[in-house]
Amino acid sequence: MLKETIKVACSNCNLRELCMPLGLNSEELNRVDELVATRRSIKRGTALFHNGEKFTSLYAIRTGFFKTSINTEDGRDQVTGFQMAGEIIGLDGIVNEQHTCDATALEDAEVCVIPFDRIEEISREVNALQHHVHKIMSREIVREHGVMLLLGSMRAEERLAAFLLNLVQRLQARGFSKSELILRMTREEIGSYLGMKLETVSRTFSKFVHDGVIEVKQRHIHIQDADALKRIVSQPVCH
Amino acid sequence: MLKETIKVACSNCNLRELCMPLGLNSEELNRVDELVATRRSIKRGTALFHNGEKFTSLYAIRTGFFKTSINTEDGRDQVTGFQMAGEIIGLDGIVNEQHTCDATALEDAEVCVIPFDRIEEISREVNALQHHVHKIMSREIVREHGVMLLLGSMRAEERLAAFLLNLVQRLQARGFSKSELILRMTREEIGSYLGMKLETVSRTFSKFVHDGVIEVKQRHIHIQDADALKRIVSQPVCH
DNA sequence: CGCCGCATTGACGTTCGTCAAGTCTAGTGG
DNA sequence: CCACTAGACTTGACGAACGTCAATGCGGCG
Repeated sequence: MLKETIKVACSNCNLRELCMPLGLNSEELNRVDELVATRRSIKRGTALFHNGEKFTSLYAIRTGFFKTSINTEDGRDQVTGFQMAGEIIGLDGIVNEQHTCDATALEDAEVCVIPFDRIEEISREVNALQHHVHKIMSREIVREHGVMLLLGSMRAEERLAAFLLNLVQRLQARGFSKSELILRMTREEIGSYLGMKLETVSRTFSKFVHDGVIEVKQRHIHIQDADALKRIVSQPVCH
Repeated sequence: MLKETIKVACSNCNLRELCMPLGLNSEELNRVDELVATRRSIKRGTALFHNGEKFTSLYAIRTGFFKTSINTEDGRDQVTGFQMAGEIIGLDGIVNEQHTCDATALEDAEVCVIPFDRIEEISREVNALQHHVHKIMSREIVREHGVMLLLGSMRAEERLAAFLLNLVQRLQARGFSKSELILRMTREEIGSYLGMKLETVSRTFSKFVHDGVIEVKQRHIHIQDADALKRIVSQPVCH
């Protein structure tokens, strides 16, 4: 009963425009408010879910920062993405009813737990929700195409520049500075995501600092010349 | 009128178990048969759709073989996947109502054109179809995670071995040999997909031949020792 | 204060890309 | 039927980019 004081409602959530479809009427809003079952707090360094766990729900990040990664039995480890407030994780679990990656909080976090069968039920009635779910999954597919481009055809500097620009652009969409950011992940995690070793990440940061493109103090990054970063990303391969 | 002689019906399509949900009753089957608007033939070397084109439909491959690729303005080119009979292409277009990659036939092909608004409409009524669509998109996300692992953490031999095993496994699911396959793509396209240059692809093939793992005659591949390929893929990184 | 994890930097080695030459095959046209 | 050509493929020599290994620095926390 008293638990209801932390009443969960998408309709008055300030992340609504990131998670939820726009243009719902009040009837639809009420239906959508039934989506979120509970909230869940995740301490920094702990997992929201693990590879192999049964899939039941998607998670909308309210606060905090996550990485998703796959670990193979032969000890390989690949970070497949970094997720921040307003983004949805768990889509990988739908196909086989179990998660195929780990989702780990890189800082204390809170997520909305959205049971997937409830999503399917309500999206049969609310067309905008149905389409929204499709768009979210499609967006993830497109994002991963971009990562494949990065991993398959870019050199170290290009990868790191693209990574920084992507992070800062997403942070800006959430009202943060477009020139200041704090990395929530280690050099090793960045390297895993970008397909390079932590030493190469560190060296590339140092080169950017030397070239006056960014300032680095630990995990605090100041982007001094965003245009230079953009030029680095789109450098035509010389030959 | 006469066009109707090539009546399109999923319910008696031999690829049904690949494209469509199982366990439908006859009423649902009838609904699902309304999904496919038309069929379309694509000549080898031509595109099913291009980056930037308006998205209206998904495509189920009936026969033939496709690649999807993204081309950036700075001349980069990344193959994001190879698709064969029974697989669905076009999912990338949902999010922004336009395609974000090119789909090119690598051999003469035929596809079922499935208007996406019809998918959304019918999947509101047929729960199994709704769930099936979600699974297809989730499967694509998981597949791409695998590609990220490959691109981010494997060496050339491991990549090519994983690629061959994946191809042959999918072909086997379609009733083809598990040791013989014909590559529909060039070395350059393989290289683009795997993040390596065509010369490296060629050299790696030659090494596999030298080691007695496969036989190569042009695009015809005979896998002599599938276990050796599996061992190559899962070689723990030595250090 | 000292430890520990993270980060930086240097020296060196390996892998793969680059460039170039040459081969093979399928398709074309005489 | 055969010569010719273009595109795909193979192979070698070389170099650049990045990984590996190791030493050291730095900041936070008990």
